[in-house]
Amino acid sequence: MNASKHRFFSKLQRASHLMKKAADRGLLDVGGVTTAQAAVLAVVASDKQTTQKMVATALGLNESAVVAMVERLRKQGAIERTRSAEDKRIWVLSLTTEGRALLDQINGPFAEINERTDRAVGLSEIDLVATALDRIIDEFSK
Amino acid sequence: MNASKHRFFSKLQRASHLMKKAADRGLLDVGGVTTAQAAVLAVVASDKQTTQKMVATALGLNESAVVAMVERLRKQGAIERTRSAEDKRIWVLSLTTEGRALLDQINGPFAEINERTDRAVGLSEIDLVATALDRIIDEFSK
DNA sequence: TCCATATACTTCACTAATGAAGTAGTATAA
DNA sequence: TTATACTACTTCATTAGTGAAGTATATGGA
Repeated sequence: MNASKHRFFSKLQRASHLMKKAADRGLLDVGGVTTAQAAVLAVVASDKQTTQKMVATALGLNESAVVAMVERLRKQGAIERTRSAEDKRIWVLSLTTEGRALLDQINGPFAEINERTDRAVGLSEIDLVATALDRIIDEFSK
Repeated sequence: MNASKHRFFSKLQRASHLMKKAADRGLLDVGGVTTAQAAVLAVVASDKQTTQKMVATALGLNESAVVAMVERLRKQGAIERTRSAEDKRIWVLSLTTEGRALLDQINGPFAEINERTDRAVGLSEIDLVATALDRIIDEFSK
């Protein structure tokens, strides 16, 4: 039977999709930013000299996806970009004041998502699952 | 710190995204069908009288997403739809011969994905993770 | 120096999903 | 039996991703 063969894959897709849906609804109510945008903001916040390539690598995305993402965030006034002086191909990304404010606002909704996850999985097992996810990320990153 | 707060969520998104990417590449080489399309085909195959609503519920999707999905699969000649005699609002979906053939062809690529997953996570822990995912699906389905 | 190659970003056509608003058919209850 | 509510599907604008092909800018030999 087909269904059982792809069981694990399907479950992972479904769980990830449902969680994203819930998180997006929570974030929309509060800050008007999506989970995908929040992920980009977090990467830009974590480093001094973030490039689009770095965002792509950090999130496992295509570089063309990052172009679109950066454009949307720029329109919202959350990030800025300036050409690197050393290498004129590179855009250096940075958070604006509004971008930093947005990043702060997402904590509430994410706390709720975490709470629901803890309730569902159990605190004792969540680290185990996280480790398994790390191994999957490792395996499928090549 | 933000990054650590959303750790589990981010890992789940990343793992799911990378696996989908790998599976899509595998399927494309073989059958020219995507994982999303394969999921719809599997639902249609599993029941005698599948409706679009049933597909949406089974996969946790919007009904409007299913409309587009069905349209693409119809164009490819993988499924057909006929109006229900009892309820004229309803489309009854069914696999064509080509649809059934496509569904058969996906087994190879998925076997490879499963193998890589088993190698990464380990057979002993995979059931545990699957159970955790089930609980997450349960929690976030409401 | 100059040429080939690599790298960073861009554009394009396409798949896939969301949510809101709308159409049409069915069921219910006064 | 007729207004009302519910249900199944549709349409639309938007976000988010893919991969292929293209443009500049670096960079490392011959």
